Amino acid sequence: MNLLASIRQRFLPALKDLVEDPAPLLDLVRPAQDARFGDFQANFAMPLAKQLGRNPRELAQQIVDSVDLGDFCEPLEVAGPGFINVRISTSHLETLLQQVAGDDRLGVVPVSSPRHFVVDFSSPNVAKPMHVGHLRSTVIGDALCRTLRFAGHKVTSDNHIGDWGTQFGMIIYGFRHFRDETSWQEEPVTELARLYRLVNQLSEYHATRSSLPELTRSLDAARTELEAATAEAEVADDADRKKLKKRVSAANKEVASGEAALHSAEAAIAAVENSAALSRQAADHPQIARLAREETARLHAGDEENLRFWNEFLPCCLEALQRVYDRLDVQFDLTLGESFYNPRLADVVDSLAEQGMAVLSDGAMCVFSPESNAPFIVRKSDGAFTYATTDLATVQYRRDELRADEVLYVVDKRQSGHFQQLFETSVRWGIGDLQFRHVSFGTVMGSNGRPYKTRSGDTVGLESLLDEAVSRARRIVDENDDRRETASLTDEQRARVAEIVGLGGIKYADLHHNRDSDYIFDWDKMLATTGDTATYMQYAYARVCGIFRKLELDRSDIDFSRIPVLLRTDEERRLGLQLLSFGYALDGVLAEYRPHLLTSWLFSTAETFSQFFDKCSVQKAESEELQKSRLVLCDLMARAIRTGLSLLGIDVTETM
RNA sequence: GCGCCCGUAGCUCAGCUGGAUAGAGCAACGGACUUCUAAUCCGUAGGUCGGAGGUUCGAAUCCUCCCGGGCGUGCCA
Repeated sequence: MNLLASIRQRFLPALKDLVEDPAPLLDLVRPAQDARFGDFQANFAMPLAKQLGRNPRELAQQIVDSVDLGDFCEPLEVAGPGFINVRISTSHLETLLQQVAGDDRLGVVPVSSPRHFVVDFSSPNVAKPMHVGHLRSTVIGDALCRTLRFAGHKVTSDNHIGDWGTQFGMIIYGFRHFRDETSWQEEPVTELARLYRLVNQLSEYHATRSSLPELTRSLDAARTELEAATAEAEVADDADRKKLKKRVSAANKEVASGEAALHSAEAAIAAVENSAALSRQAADHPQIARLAREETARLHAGDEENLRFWNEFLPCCLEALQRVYDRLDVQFDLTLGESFYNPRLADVVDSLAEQGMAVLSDGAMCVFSPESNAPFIVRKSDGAFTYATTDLATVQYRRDELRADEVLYVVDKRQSGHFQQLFETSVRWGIGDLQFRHVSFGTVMGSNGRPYKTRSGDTVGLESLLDEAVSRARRIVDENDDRRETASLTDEQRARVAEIVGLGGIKYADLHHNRDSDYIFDWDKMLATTGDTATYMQYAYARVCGIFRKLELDRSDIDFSRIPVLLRTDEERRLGLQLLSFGYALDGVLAEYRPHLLTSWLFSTAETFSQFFDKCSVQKAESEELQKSRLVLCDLMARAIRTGLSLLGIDVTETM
């Protein structure tokens, strides 16, 4: 049992006498927010006093008098309006540290009732190269899988790839008409990506051209409205002014977005028309969008040739994805894409129709929710199924075949509406006890506050992103090592460190934000040699390894559990206390699936260690006992960082 | 129109079901390397928590309104 849990346990009897359900009150026992308040603080006396109509300080004192914590705490103190401050006795901390010494789990015990989680993450469209947008889902999803497993749950990671959608029709169309045979033989994935982009560009070109008049018209309308609203606002009296001000600002926005839309449309058209080759292709394929959709439809209908193409394309696409996952060290237990569920979709719609949940509306089969008026479309008017249908089939499969208790969807927060409909429909459909959770996250932004793009406006490919992270890290590794009196790393070691630091930096930058917020992608920040970055933890790890190297000790040869721990200085005590809090950092992560609580624990741990490193020499410890004790702390610290980072999918290195 | 989200230090962000004097990192300024890796540590400075009300012993946190921004919203996924 961890320290916090045992303190709560001791408060339980006193609270039980006062209220029926002491659990919410016990949650108010927390690590102290300030060292002056001790190590832990109990905040329950105030709300409880209100509930009982009593004086909070007196109540706190009464509880303090009846609680038995003497064997491991200093005397409890009542402070302020009724806070109870708890300071663990140093000798108890020493005992606890000795108990967890040498333990990779730092005393964290697996959950008593494991659940089976299916974690749905990454989920790229296989026909397109992965881009920066897939990074968050992949990194957060992987971190959650690792953390859930560590906690003792059963986890099935599932990559729900898009391998059956519209984009395959586009590739098939491109393959038929625009294939470059040499490049297809030599670089199939690159060629498929090129075909996808080409067909997409030509389709967009035609669509944009035909939408141009409408864009111009609505921009004109917006400008007219802006003029009208502005004119009216000038002569309005106070009562109307506010309303009109709103109208003006809305009209302003409308004009701005109209102008932006027009400009980007013109740019898209120019991009094609400025190229002789593209213009010719566009002219030769005026119906390209429709024809590409028909290729998709033929594929779904079982057309032999299209299926053959699909079977030919898919392995190369998957191979390309696998390269990225291998490099990121992300593993999936299952990769069940849309195509896997295809045979089940018709039954899903039938079942919904039988239950009277799905009805025909404007030719489409829709599930209407009693609460919202937005339909959940499970079959389009052209007969094709949608991702709503696939997701419902997936829910059914995960319950019936995988026997999941809970499904986590690590998906962009912009899809929250879809998931709300999915979960609600599933419940009404009769999915039973299966729990759902949309683990949503914000958009990756560029420094301009817009979604992260290359200078030319393309999405950024994930592989080139990883390459850049590593090459930037390499420059930093070189600089640091060259600055030393004698460089300590070989060329090979530098390359390895750069890989670990570069990929760690990119992952950590993502994970250390609260996942809900959008975050600004910034190379300099994520690879900074100072501050709250993966590098800081990795460096702390390398330094602790350096201590053992210096003393010519092999950590694996030492039985740390037999060495008495002595916490003589503030730095040692703080480090010890910090190391004992790993468990509640993990509880925090899993309470709402927020990995940033683990990054912040790791940062505190590394920081506390750095202070210890600064003040408490191991090599020059005052006595042999003290040196051994410090080695225990060092070993625990190394395990803490290595284990904690590993739960985030981040590696460490012994030298850097 | 309807729905969801956001606004905290110059910048990037934490702040858990309301708790003590609102915290980090970066940037700025000043210190610390004959000493286990200075990719470090110590210190200083920096805030009307978008605004106004309300709920109460106590509000960045809960409620209402206002201002500003984002996203989603019937046949893309």
